[in-house]
Amino acid sequence: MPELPEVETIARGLAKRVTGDIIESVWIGRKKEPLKSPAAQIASTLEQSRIGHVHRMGKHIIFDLDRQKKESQWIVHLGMTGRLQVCDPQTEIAKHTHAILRLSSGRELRFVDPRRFGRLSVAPAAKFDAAGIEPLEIDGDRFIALFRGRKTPIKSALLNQKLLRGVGNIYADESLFRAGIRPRRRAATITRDQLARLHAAVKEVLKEAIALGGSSVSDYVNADGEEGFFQLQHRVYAREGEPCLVCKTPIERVVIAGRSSHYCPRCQK
DNA sequence: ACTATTTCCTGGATGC
DNA sequence: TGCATCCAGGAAATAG
Repeated sequence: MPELPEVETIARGLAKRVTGDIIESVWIGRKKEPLKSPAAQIASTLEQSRIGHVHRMGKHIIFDLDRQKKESQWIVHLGMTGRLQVCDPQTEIAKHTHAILRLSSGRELRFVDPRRFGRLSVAPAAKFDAAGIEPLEIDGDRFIALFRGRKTPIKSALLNQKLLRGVGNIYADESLFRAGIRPRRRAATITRDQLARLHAAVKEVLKEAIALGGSSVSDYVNADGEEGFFQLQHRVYAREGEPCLVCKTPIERVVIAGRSSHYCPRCQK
């Protein structure tokens, strides 16, 4: 389930491998769910374009493209199970492959996504702008202001991509644990000091996770097919019933906004 | 304007 | 062994 650290890791890996390459031709599958722009529009935008900067915005991967001075962007959201693989054309085509870009270097860039929650789209020039603010760039006052007056549980607010972009279920739970805040706490009832602590926790967790190449749970791998290691640092996520690493109290799991939320009932208030 | 709930999708795990 | 059922969750759609 790629969140900000996994998407950052993948984008960095892809940047190393495909920057400067030219997309010679494109195949797009017939399943409609993965396409946010019409297939013909995606194909015509990508074909004969040179791949420039590859970067992350929230949970999106952005490929800056140019073709005869005309600029555009290819935007990829990996959803739950999406993968972008760079491989030789002879490599067997994986089940659930939805797009194949043939590159001038002789390799292919393939989009594979069994669950089809991922999305592909294109935008003219540098037009794509995800909602929300980057959690690693926002300053303390703006972070605190995001939650002012919100009655929703803090966990839901952290998952809301229109506020902060890039935080998903794992990093929301891990950040709340480090900040000592229960996931069900109403955002508006959290003091400025606690929010400042949460801000620090979010940044710390995301930076540590990026440094370890993300969390490999289910089937996440980076652009080189390697697993990340941050799952070994999880303190609450998927640890229901196991002892808190700080106080030994069993970790509890509740459902908030349809998502599993894990917390220590003693360390988090 | 907010907030809460439902829906989409498949593979792996679980239960009988 | 086989078959049904449940669960994972990001974000859009829907309902309140």
